[in-house]
Amino acid sequence: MIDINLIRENPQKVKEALAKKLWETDLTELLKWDAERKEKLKIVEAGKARQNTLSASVPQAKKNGEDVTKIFAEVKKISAEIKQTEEELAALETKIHDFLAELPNIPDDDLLGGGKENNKVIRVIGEKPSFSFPLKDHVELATSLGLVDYERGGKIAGRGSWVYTNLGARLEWALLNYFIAEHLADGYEFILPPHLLNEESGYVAGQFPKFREDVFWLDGLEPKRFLLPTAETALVNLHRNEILSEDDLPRKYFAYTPCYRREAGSYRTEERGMIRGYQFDKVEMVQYTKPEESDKAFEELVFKAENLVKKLGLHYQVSKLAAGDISHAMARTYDIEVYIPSIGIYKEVSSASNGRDYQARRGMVRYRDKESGKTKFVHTLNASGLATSRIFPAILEQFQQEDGSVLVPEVLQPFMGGIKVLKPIKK
RNA sequence: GGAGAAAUACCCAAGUGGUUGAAGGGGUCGGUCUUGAAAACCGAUAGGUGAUGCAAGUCGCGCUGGGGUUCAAAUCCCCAUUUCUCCGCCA
Repeated sequence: MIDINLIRENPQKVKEALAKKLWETDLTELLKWDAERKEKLKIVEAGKARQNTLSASVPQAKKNGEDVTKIFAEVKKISAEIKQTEEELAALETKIHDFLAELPNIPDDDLLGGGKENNKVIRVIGEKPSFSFPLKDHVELATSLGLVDYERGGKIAGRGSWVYTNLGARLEWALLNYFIAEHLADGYEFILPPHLLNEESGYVAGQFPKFREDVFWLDGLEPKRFLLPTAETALVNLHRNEILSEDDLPRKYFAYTPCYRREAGSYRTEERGMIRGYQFDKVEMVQYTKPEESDKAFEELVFKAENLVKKLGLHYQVSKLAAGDISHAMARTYDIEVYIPSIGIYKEVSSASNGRDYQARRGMVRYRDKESGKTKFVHTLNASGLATSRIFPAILEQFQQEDGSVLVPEVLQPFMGGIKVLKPIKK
């Protein structure tokens, strides 16, 4: 939610900022409603004030034995007079709210406008691996090593699903354990949230109302719930409608959940295997900070996410996203993208974003500023740390050997009972 | 899933139609006492948000949320949500 005061003060600037996000909007209607709202509000409040004063005089009048029916009539009259204005006011407020609820976050000033094509790689770490033998892609490797069963995934669930088997399941779990161990070491609090969330949570995170159809809704439960598309949705709602104490900030959380997404339908050849599915595993970090500290927190999250990839020994790059490519609720995003040799491109494994006060406004997540005693909105930030569904293929492909085996990254070995090499299974 | 009960300020809690922004206690803050602290005692403090104003202030909304009854609602009615208890079912 954008602060309506920003729009009141400088609608043109807001309009231009949103345009960078490829969001064309006309704010003149909104400002008109807003002005009308204020007029009607004054009328209604003045009426209520008179009603209240009159009503409050009743007990005293009764005590004095005065005739009270005149007061009753008068209050009733005022009430009838403001009734219509009250209804118009409510209608305006709904319109204003609904309009604001759909607007995306304002991107940071330093971002380029436009979409993906304007993303900038800001650093590349490691070398592109080169191979002196014919490359296998991750689907072939995962199958020959007995790590993933795509056929049976299709059989028991349908397209866009797979089954981790045997050492594949262990590799997946080792990744998650490695992530968890790192976050714990950094003092983040481990959260295991519910996967089925209510409508309000989706609204606060900024997914709704605009992208209500992008998540899976469940039947048979009232009110309806949806499967979380990322643990961020749960984590940024933890302190909804709360006023935190300044000493509580920053709050640093991480959660492991599967993520459920509908996008899997949009298959492309380069997205076969587990690059894009209906469900994938992800560890997500979320921070709540004071506004002046969110830039620092953002750097920390990028560093942490990046470090996880680096320690695995994978070749990757970091991109600063253009305004139009960052998600609806976010003001700034850096992607960490790991190299997938078989398709020769870099795929996102982590998206680190600063949402500033956009989600906090929606969820009324505030803190009390010690100095002024006033409440202020927190900033919320999130970063994957990490999603396994691209790391897993990257490990298989980048660390494959001529004999068809795959080297297990050193940092994962302790979580895999010391297994150093994944070897092809005999048929 | 069935049956009941409850939801009041930072916490506990009183309050069943009329000066209730809401008793009392705890807490917090300040003070007295004390070498210091504790205890005791004294005093202060009641959230949030909107309108208006340079400000002090004034006014609106607020007792889980939404609707209703009434001249007037924390109090009565309806709906929802959450929590608790009992029964059923179950990893």
